[in-house]
Amino acid sequence: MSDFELLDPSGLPIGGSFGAAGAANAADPLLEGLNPSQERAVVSRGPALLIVAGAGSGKTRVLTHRIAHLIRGREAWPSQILAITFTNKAAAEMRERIGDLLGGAAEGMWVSTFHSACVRILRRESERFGYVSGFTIYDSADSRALLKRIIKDTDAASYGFTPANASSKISKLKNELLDASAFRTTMNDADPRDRLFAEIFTMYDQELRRANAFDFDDLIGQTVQLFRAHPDVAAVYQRRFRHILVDEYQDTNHAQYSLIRELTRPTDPEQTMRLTPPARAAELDDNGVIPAASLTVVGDSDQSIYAFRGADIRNIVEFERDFVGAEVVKLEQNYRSTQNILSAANAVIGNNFDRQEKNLWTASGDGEKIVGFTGYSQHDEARFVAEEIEDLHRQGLAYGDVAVFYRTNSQTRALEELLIRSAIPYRVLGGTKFYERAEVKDAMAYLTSIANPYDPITWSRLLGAPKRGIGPMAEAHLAIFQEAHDLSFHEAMARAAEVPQLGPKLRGSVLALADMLARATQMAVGGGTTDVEGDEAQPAPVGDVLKLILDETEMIEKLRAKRDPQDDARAENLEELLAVAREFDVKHPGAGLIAFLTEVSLVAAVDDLDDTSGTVSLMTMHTAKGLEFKAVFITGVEEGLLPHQMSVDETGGINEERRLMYVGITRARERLYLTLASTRATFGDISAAMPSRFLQEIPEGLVHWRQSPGEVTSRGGTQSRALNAPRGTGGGYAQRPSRDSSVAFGGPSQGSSAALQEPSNGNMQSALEKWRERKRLAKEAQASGGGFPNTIALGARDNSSLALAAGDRIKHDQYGPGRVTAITGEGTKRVAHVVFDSVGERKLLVKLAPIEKITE
DNA sequence: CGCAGCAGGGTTTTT
DNA sequence: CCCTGCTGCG
Repeated sequence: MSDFELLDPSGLPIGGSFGAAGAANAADPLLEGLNPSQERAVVSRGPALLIVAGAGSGKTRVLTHRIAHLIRGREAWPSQILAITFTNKAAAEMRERIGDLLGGAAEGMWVSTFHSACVRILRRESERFGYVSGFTIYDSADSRALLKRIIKDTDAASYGFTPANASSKISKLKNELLDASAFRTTMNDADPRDRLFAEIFTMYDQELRRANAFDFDDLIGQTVQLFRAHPDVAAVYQRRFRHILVDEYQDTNHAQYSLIRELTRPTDPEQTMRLTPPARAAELDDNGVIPAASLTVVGDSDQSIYAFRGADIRNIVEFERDFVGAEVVKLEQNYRSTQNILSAANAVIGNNFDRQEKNLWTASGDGEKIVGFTGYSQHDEARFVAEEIEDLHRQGLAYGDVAVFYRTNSQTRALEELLIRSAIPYRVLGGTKFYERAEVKDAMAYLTSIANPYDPITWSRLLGAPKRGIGPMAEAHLAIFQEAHDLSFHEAMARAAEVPQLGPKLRGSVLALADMLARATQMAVGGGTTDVEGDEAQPAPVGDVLKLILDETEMIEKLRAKRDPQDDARAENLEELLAVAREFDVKHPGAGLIAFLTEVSLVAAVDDLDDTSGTVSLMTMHTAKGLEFKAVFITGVEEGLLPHQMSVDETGGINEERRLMYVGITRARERLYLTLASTRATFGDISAAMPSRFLQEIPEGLVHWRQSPGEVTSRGGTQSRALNAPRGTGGGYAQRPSRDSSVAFGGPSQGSSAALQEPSNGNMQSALEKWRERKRLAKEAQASGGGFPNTIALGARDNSSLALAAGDRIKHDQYGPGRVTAITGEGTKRVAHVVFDSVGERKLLVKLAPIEKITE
């Protein structure tokens, strides 16, 4: 809230003064080193600006310089800037960089995510619409917990509703700014499922309100509603934010778009007169209102990968139509990747027909070829990744410069296993996040409940953790009492003696818990009403409050007392949580509990990416957006995975997957690896995997296959990988001066005349030949309506009829001889467990494995 | 009420 | 395979 005070009423600059920015002199440090497009994007002034920023084109630089330029030129106070980024980490970086550019004069800027900005507004204005400032933010697990209760109460499960599908449906609607009553007007009244869903939706929102809680989508949607329902509030923010900048605009959804629209309206004439402090003449335009804020958006429709979350690509495609007078600046020079990487990216994305043409180029030379590798299994693939990372490391590349990407979080398992075995330091971003772990949520529930003692989900959680004999029955009696007397849950517990259904033992537990919560609450708010007069107490540090809770509940001790080693890890997580809280106290002294809870609720996966950690980073390609690494491994480049099976039926699904692939490729600066496996275990059983169609879209000359799909699925060669060890001088990272322009901007692979440059043995040639043959067959099969080539037909090997039993000796093309220890599964999914003389145990899909029976 | 043991079901991506 | 939820027993 201090930001408002920083808005100096006496020195307010004139909004929308279009100074002679174009005449900036060349020595301007803010423009130095920028290319003409970048410079234009920095100095352009007008109502709206769209910066079409291809991958790696320096958009962050442009954004930060643009903001610094505005501030330094006294066109805006820092407090008049609202910059929206995709993650908190990006926000922190941007703030820091602007601070550096300006020498620290960036106080008062709002640089944050949509969600953080909205929470800030909602906390400040919550009383307006019946919420309390300490409202809880429900994460998706909380939402589902609430929905679970509702679905149970309405018996909706028999109509096929689950917490997960109801939650996603509600989320979709909220992203479109539709509430339950809006749904009612559009639904099919004759459909009982629709009517029931409307009921669930209504109850869900009612319960949220009663709990003084918002879900993720509400944060945006309710802020929009707030502005629409309260023009006086809207006017305050419209007046304040004179320059609004939005990064990753291609991934905004309708609610976010609407928020931007509300913020970039001229103030309502009626409200303009009521502003405090009153608007000065310089702020007003000829119509007597404060003119619309200037809007800058940055994005790349080729990197739109969040349609599933409601992102609407039209927001960026139709920007010029939407915001009249908009200028468009295209940034097409890439400063990140080598030409080979860029050519691959361009070739892939070129297959999306419905895009605006863009022509990314670089001046940095071809660089190394892309390396391809096909493993026999995901295990084999992971082993390649681990070995290759070790090679790169030996060549002098830091672990922190390496990232491994995958489509689904479940793919981490095999990768982690091999990285651990190879003693490669790594960290996994995203996945089951720290704050989603049960024990962390348990501890957090106490803090959340202190901030919002009306929240039933949180309260219910803390009752049961740790176990203290208070079960569902006791909970229900207390909840009924709470509701009947219109109390908070904490007050209800303090009066447990008035609940006759509770026995003496239970009553004791409840009262003890209530007492502990009361003391913790007292600490958190800073003394409260019973405080000694004149001695104003400060709110205790969050860490102290958490310490009290952990001590009194003995959560850590109880975990330590168990024998399960998993519980040791859980205890450590709680200690970690305490450390996080202490760190927060140091970083934000006196900020208080609610600030801590807000921060925790809104952390994103990359927010805890520590660039200095010196570890390999594992993450999904979604999480990778906006990041870059010297060496990138994209794993699991298979049909069914990338593109994901779930997306192939969805309209536009494949195109979105292709954009995802594009995002992945363009993260790489110097080295790119594309890996896949010919078999993949999903759920326990193993099935055959086909190379992704995206691989076929990359011109062949760009990729050096260490082991091609053909070699693995047909009886190809087993060339020693040692023979193909990275060439070149020992330095490893020297870029080759040669440029092979024939592959630059190559379209889809067919017709590419680029000859294989690798010293290939005939083996490799024929393997590639075979793969090409299979590609053609696959294409034909697809064209003839045969569906997608994700079965193992098409001339691959077929061992289905190979009779194998435990005890048999076999020979594998790569692993050599080994002994079968067991056969599991049936038919095409028959799996041989084999102990090889060379590499130990492997599981092989009999149908596909390059094996034959041998006799000793 | 709490725990252990079992059956069944689920596969995308996330602020 | 893994996590969840349910059941049945102490």
